[in-house]
Formats: sequence, structure tokens, C-alpha cells
Amino acid sequence: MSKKIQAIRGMNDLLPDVSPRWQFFESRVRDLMQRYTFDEIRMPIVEQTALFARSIGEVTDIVEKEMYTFEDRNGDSLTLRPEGTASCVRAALEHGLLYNQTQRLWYQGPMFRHERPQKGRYRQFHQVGVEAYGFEGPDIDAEVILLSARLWQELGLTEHVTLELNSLGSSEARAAYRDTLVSYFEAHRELLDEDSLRRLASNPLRILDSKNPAMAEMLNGAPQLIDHLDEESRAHFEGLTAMLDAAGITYVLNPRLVRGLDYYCRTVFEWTTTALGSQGTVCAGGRYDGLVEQLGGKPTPAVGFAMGIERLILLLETLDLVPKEALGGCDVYLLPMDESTTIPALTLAETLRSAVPGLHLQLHCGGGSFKSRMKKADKSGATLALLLGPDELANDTITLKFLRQERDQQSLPQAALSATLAELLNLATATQPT
RNA sequence: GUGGGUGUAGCUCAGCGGUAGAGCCCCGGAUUGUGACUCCGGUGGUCGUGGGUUCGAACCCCAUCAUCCACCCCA
Repeated sequence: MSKKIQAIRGMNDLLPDVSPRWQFFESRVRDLMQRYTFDEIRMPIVEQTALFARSIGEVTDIVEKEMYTFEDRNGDSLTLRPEGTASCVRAALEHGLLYNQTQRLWYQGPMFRHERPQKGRYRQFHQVGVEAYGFEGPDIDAEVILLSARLWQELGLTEHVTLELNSLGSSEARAAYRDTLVSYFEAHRELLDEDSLRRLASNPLRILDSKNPAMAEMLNGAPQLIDHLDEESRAHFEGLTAMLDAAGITYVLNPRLVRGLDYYCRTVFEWTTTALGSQGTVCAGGRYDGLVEQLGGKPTPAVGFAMGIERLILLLETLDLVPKEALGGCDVYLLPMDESTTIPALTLAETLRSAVPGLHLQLHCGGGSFKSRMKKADKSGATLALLLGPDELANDTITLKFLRQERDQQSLPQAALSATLAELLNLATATQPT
């Protein structure tokens, strides 16, 4: 066992029994993006290390200890992307997508973080991301939040997720508040616990979130973010909440909500669930107006979010929300009864696939006794079996057997088969049968 | 990076010092052209790996690896 080569820790194979759930989810997402007119962009999985260091923040956990970084053969430092936003900005800038224009983009794919795996958290995980560039007002913030809300609606998740909302203020206001807060904590250094001392350097806003009762009094006296919000950010946030109210979206204002990545400013939000254990965030994002400039572009407002696909699929599984039809499978199992009908069965299968494009037909392969062929027909999950033996071959007929209901099998002319199957399975026939 | 749980057949697990087990799955048979239900038979394991204790270790001890859950952090 241990000598066998196995998958890298935290990097999972998606086996055939779960891939239909992914396909179901992905097709819903793709459809939704088209309806909201977001265009797909695909970026490489590997980027220069500096891209992430400069965007995510040098002292964040992600950059400090969670990146898969290695040297290319020519000595360049490369990194497996830990998130998509930085790559997306890089790609958009590199190809002039942000020059005097707006963009509504989305992407999907694997991300990599070297963390200890646990439920809903893996070293290779997958995200769907949405990014909108060039829009200053809160309408686009509302638009992307509404898009996510509609996805929950269509997946049946609405009752199981909560939207939390906050504003961090402008980049300047946020930075100023951060400084104020750090000085406050420095002044009370002796009251800080070990975790908080570490956060003082990495993410001081997070200290406010500490549950340590010994620090409660000191935290209550800390300067509040809300008092440091600049006037424009306040108006922006009020605009957003008014739009969400008008759209009938319920949310919780969470003044403690702080995103981990350095580039966020103004609007931040998170969709959470209590159904997944400790990894409850299923989708999160916000505004990052300063990032494009930081990466060498003109100042460009931007909003986006990322969803964790593993977490959402886990949630769909837990709540049993994947419709049976989405699981695909086999409608019809066509079996030659012996070697003499192998080739006629093969050509008949092709004829049927042309005539009824929606048909999921499995042709029996691999020989075996008639009994074992029937067993395989049953195991395939098909509702119908088509039996082609020497007798049928001689008469140009086929035997149609119902595998899932008490109903006599019938013998039909092969010419009538495609129409019968289409009717039984409620499928359309090809407009121009070949 | 830290803490705890678990590693025995393809899968789910029992056995906890004395010859490695069950259920499911798979294969074959009872049934020559009829699957699922039933009955009968069969394939399959250096008990995660390495060391130690013992006359004897799947079982006790140590180490190591993997996995799960939690902390941290995050989607």
C-alpha cells in the first residue's frame, strides 16, 4: 500500500460516481453567467510568484506559508495560483481588456494552497470566480450579489445560506483605520494573547473577532471601523443596501466581517452555511478598487467574488439537492445475444444514436454468456433492453424488454424502433434521420 | 504549523496475545434465448509501513506514513 504511488495529500480524484454532480453544478453556473452576460476567461494555473506576493499581501498566511512555489528550469520563481483574482487582473491588463472599457468576467478552475486538509478544504480546490471592472457605483456590487443569490435560488440553497455584509471603507480609510487599530493594540500589548500578537502583523482587523474572554473588555474599547468610514464609502454602502432591499435580498450586517486578502476595500460580503462544519464560507468577495493600479494599470474600480465548488457540492449532497435527472446514466442497453449478432448490433446502435440524439444507449461489449449479458444490462441502470439474436436478425425485428416495470416484452420491426424509443423515453427524433 | 480519532478483502466493518472473518461487490452454477428475488459454489488480504516486547503480535510499545475531524487560516 504505502509503496504504491498515490495522489498528493489534499488533491482528490473525482470519481465517476461524483462527477455528474460537478457537471450539474457547472452547467447551472455556465447558464447563469450567460444570462447575466458575464464572459468566461481562462487563465494559466501557474504565474510568476511576484504576482501573488504583490496582490494578496506579503504578510498574509497565503503568501507566507501556503503557496506552492518552485523554481522553473531557468531560475524564475513560479507559483501554482492560490486564487483567481490576481491572475484575472493580470490577464485583463496584459491584453488591454481594461483600457477605457468595462468588463464582466468569470472563470472556473483549480486553485492550490498548502494547508492542512479537512472537511471542505483541500490543497487543490476549485473555484468559480466573478470579476467586474470599471464600474464605480454600488449597482455592480448589487448585480454580482444578485447573481450569486439567484444561483442559490436555482440550486435550492436559499434557505441554507446567509449573506453577511460589511464595508471596509476606501483603501485610504481602511489603511488609516488599520494604523489606528495597530497603535491601540500596541498600547495594550500585554493583554493580547498569542494568536492576536501574530495577527497584529498579519491581519490586525481580525483581532476584533477574537473570542478570548480575557480580551473582551480591551476589544470593546477599540476604535470602530464604522467611525472611520469615509463619506463616499458610507454613501456607496447605503446605496448597495438600498438596492438589495429593493431586490428583496435579506442580509446580516456584520461589522466584524474582514476579508483575509489585503486588496479588499469598501464592500465585502460572505455567504455562509452552518451545514458544513467549520468551513462555513461558501462564497465570498468584495470590492478591490486599488488592485488594478497596484499591478500596473490605470486606477480601475473592481468587484468580484469566488465560490468554493467543493463546499457547494458538499452542501448539495448533504441536502440531497442534486436532481436525479442530472445524474445521467443509461436509458437503453442494446445486447447482441451471441457472437453472430455482434456486428449487426453495432451498426444498429449507431443508427439509433443518429436517429435519436438524446438517447443514452450502451452497446454491450465484452462478450460473455447470454445470462451475463442480461446481468450487465440490468446493472447498467437502463430502463429498456434491446435484444438482438439470430431470430430477430432473420426477421429484421428486435426484442424490446422493460427492465424496470412489469410489462411484457415486445417484438418490433427494426424500422419502427427509433420512433418507439423516442416515444417511450420522451425524446425527440433527429429532424433529418441519416 | 498544532491537537485528537482511524488505518484488517475492491467497499462497509468485526476480531484486540494463540491457524485471518462477515456483509456487500465480482465470477460461476441451479435456468438450452431472459436480468433483478432465492439457493449453492468460487476469486480475493505479507491486518498501512519499519522496528521493539513475547515461545507466539492484526492485537501490546515506539517511530513513520496515510486519512478524517478540529485549531489556525480561508472558498
